[in-house]
Amino acid sequence: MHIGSDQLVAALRQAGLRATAARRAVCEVVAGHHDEHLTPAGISDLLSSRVDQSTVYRTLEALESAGLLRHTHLGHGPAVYHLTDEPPHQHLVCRRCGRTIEIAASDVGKLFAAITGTTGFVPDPAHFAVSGLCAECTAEV
Amino acid sequence: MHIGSDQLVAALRQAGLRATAARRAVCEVVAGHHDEHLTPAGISDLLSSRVDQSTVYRTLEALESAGLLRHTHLGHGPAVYHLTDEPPHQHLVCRRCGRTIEIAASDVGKLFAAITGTTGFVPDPAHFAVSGLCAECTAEV
DNA sequence: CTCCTTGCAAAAGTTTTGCAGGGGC
DNA sequence: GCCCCTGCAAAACTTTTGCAAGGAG
Repeated sequence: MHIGSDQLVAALRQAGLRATAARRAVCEVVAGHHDEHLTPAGISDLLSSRVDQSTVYRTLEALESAGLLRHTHLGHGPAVYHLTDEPPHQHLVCRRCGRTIEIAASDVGKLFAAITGTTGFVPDPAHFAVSGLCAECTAEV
Repeated sequence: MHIGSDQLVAALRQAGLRATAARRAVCEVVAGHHDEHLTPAGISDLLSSRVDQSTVYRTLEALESAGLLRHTHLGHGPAVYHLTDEPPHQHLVCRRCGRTIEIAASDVGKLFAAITGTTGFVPDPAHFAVSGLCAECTAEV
């Protein structure tokens, strides 16, 4: 089973943050939608209690700096958040149909290790997606 | 020498687009700053004649769909444009200092070819940058 | 009781759109 | 002369910020 919202709240406390109603509610939503990529607006919609948008943003920021969440840019739209207990993965987004494919970070690890060897740059595979054309759209063009 | 603005204007015509003053001016700016990553706002600033921002955006869109320009997302800020006669490259952006490093697309080609082999997904290295930590910032942390 | 958090409102930053007039071909 | 293109204005969309009131510890 995945990490639960109670563990998230505990981690919040451990990070020196207060366990407020808003933060608890956000923790519940992200823990309850573990496998999805949620936008701040999407999280707002899923909240049972109304929480101001700025609070959602600030809460996500707090949870991210506490190391519980991270965000990824899949494209031109809003960023998406997911729990850090998911295995690291690289997102592939089709520029035509918008479909998102995830591949394990290990599948790109060697390539990125080579980049680090050459340039000293240490890539973070999760932060930005890779744009391209998925198999279906490639076939259709 | 790189492609000149007159060649861009000619390509515009060939694409069935009208060679207006605004488009000519944008062509001149991008041709004259060939090695830079220009944002729409940056292009506006460099224009000798005043052109409305919406026209700049529409012009960039037109030039892009004509295949003369392409845009890249380096991070959270505005997109950057450059001419398509530049060799394809992958941008590496440091999340700490913002420095941008370019590496030849061929350096990531093998990795991406492997992705295509496994998933059928054809990556477009240029569209999104890869986030990470540059050598200097890695050393400082 | 302290001060971290919240809601509200407004703004910032980037990009898009509707519309009527003007200019390219 | 046709209709593509432009400027203007406004809005859409995502995210950030200032401020005073409220709640956690």
